[in-house]
Amino acid sequence: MVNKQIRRAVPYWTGMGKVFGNSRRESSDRRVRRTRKAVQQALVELILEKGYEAVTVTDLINRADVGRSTFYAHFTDKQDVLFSNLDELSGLLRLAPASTPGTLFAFSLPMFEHLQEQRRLARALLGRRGGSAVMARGEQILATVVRDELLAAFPTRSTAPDSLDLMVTCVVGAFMALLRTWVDGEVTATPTEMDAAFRAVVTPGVETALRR
Amino acid sequence: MVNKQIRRAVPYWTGMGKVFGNSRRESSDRRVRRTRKAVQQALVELILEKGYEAVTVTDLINRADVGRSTFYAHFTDKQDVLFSNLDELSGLLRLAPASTPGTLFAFSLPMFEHLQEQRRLARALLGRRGGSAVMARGEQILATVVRDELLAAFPTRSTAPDSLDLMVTCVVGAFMALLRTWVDGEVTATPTEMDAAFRAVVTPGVETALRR
DNA sequence: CTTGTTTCGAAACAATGTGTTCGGTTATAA
DNA sequence: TTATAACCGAACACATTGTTTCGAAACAAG
Repeated sequence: MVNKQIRRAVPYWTGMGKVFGNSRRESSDRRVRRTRKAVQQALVELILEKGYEAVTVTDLINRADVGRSTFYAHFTDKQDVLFSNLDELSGLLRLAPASTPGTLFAFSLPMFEHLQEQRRLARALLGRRGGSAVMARGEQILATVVRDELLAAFPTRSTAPDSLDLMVTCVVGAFMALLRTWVDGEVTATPTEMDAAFRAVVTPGVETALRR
Repeated sequence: MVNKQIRRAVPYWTGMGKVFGNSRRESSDRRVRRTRKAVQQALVELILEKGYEAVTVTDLINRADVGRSTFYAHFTDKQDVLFSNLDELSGLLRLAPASTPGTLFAFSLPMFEHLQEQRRLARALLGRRGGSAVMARGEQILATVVRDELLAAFPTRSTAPDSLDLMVTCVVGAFMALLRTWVDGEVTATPTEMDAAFRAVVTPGVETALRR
């Protein structure tokens, strides 16, 4: 626990980025692939059972049936495993950038739809039992998407840039709140209804505000 | 760590509720008051320095200069201390219930205003470094407030009750997001500006939706 | 099939944190 | 003043983390 940043657990492990969305290229070695996949899957299972916070590294290596040193040869953290599981979802937020130029917030419906299919995983990673790291990262990505979308839809009509950021914060906050309660199963609604609710609350205000 | 729920650390400690908002009646013994206050204040300081998650019980008792057994005589947890610090803020959300019946979301401005005065504490408890427990509880309280307000403003015009809950979620999500980024110091704006931004985004949508 | 390399596993470790217990001390209220 | 409730501090059992070591096994290349 002394030199977490400087020293590697296993020196022979060739460098791999630790940034968030870095889709690690798959190793050519089958053993490596097996080990990594086992740990990742174990994390999902355990999150579903106990929630992210309650999962320990010891749990992981027991469930994945992997040696302790082996674990630290591949991952630095519990969180590292979590993030490695995140690439699939991060792609979702980037799709539907400006598909239908007339409509604002086009990401909303496809997002809800896809999350319904992947409900198990989504709940494990985004729900109340999923730790806040994923949600936080999701907010960041979504914020840039919304910001770009607003700037594109209302070109040089920019009010104070500060005021636009506040608007973005509002929109993202509303969407993520909807998404969270939905994924937690507190609401039984179709993706279409969720999308409608989101857009109903948010769109009028944004449009009148930006149209000045 | 074995029987956290069942056994008390110190048996002679007469029962005190552990529910969230229970404003513990002040003890008549000065030593108790001193100890409790010291620990609570230590938590705030440490949260400001390291963030809630990073604060350990050992940190707390060192900073508060309190014996380990003494700590566990008064609190069960780190979280227990956190919640005991929360009573002051919980009152805020309940004020301004329907002061000006014409305006929606009257809680907004006074909330931002008061949080500006108590900036230190607010930041410690509500910011990104404050742990999610406080925010979660705040959302709950705020949700009931908003819900009541909407029902009062648009009496029997209720759409599907489910759809109203979604709307409440949106509104609360937007407000809390604004509040969070503001308290984290990422935005330098006056309470009035914050209130305006919130209401600008949210009010039109809510009004048109409820007016059918 | 052999050989050199890479990964794996098991066990032990130091470090740190948690929650509990206990015997003795001190402050407090009555 | 005095009985007692609150305190201290040390030690405790236990859990978790991250690191190290070494021998065994899997692997790829020839």
